[in-house]
Amino acid sequence: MEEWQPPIANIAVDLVVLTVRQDRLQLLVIERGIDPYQGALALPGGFVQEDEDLPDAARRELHEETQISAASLHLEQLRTYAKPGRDPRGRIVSVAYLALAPNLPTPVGDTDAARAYWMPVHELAGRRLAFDHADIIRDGLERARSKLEYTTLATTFCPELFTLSELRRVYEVVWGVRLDARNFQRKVLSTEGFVVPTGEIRRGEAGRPARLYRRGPAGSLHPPMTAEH
Amino acid sequence: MEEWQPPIANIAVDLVVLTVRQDRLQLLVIERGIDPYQGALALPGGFVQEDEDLPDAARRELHEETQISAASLHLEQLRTYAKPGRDPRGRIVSVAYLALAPNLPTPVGDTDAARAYWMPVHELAGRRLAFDHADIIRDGLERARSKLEYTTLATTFCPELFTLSELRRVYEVVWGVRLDARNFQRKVLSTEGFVVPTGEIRRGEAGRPARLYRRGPAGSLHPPMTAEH
DNA sequence: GAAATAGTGTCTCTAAGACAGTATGCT
DNA sequence: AGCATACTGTCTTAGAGACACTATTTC
Repeated sequence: MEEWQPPIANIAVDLVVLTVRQDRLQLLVIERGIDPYQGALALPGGFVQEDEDLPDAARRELHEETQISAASLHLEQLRTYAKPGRDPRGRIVSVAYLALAPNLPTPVGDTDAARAYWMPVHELAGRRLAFDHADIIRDGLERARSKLEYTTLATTFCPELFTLSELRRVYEVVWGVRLDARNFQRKVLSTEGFVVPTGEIRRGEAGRPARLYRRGPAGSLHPPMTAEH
Repeated sequence: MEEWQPPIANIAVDLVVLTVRQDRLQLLVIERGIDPYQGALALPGGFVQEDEDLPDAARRELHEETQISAASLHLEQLRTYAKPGRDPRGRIVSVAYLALAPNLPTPVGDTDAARAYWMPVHELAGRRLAFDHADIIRDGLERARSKLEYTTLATTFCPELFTLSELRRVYEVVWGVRLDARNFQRKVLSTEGFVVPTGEIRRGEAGRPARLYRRGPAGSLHPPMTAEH
């Protein structure tokens, strides 16, 4: 009797890379130059190699497709998508990753197969998206929004040195709300290890110079940051 | 030139099935009867079939291995494990699911290949676990514990009708803490849609009879349930 | 000096946490 | 009668949310 063999599949990673640019939450998208879904928007990603771990594959694909280095960038597994038929090329199981990045330069990944650029998330509505990437983006946005509540991840959207106004803008842009500056400062500064003051001052722009902070060692927020009603 | 083909893998699902029995948090484990890891403890699970979606595979494997029906049971995707070498049989990517169940009968899945039973999670320490299942269990427990905070998932550990004491026991057992009964009742009853009173009373046991409740329509808890310090 | 942004203090109200005694069934 | 469990109310304290003015720079 023949020994039974389990079905086979290809493994891919897809990345939801978010950043805050120009006071808007932006997503890194690929405009597909080849079929399937030629001309549609897609997430950066690709197949996992033999003997390659998933986070390594995510970092490699991001760099290959957009020249963005995953060095100073938060990367976490989001969810796995495996519905039969989600990719017309066959059974492809995609492990999605969520990456949060400080304001990065416009990607230069401009190959024959794909063009990469940042797009404000509110401009995605109505655009044609490849595969089930609309679902993945929705899940990624939801994860990012909820993680800002109970973790210090908002600082990963900021450069190494940042002002409290910049940090507040992150919350306002990601959540689409306005926050009271006084309550926000009180909350952030009273949370042990959220940010650490550097003593430095940012000058050169209009208005009173702002104190610069660096991200602190704390990872979770007790109690959480909340959007006012 | 040959066309490049992406590497192939097998897809599996593994289940972290938790329940509260005998005032203890218990995990559904399989004692493996065959290699690899013969004799070690493992999670129920198996390979995903062709054209099968992941939740369907999870439900099917659970039923095949333990005769437990996944009808009234919360099932959610936990995380995907794909590190090369995690399974000596080859490249196997496992999508783990977390299931929470009310007190279920002892599983009867007792085949030549595996024996299934409930085990209190605190007895897992020091036991030999197959593959990377120790990691999966750790992640599943962490997810379950944190979800009790900000969702109404605790009710999925309870039968259809339950008392507030039973619900409180769920929190106490999963979190390993003691909760003040008065503060707990105030919190639960003041959260719109957490539980709905049925008007029925449970009698027949020692002590004053308790009111019976049913799970309410609310899914998330604002503000969250917290363990007292 | 006008415009722009940073920074600060107080009050109110909600909800968490601590705490003890009464009610109602069972044996 | 005694035991076991269910149920209830108040005080204190922490933190959210609302709110207006002063400080310091650039142009």
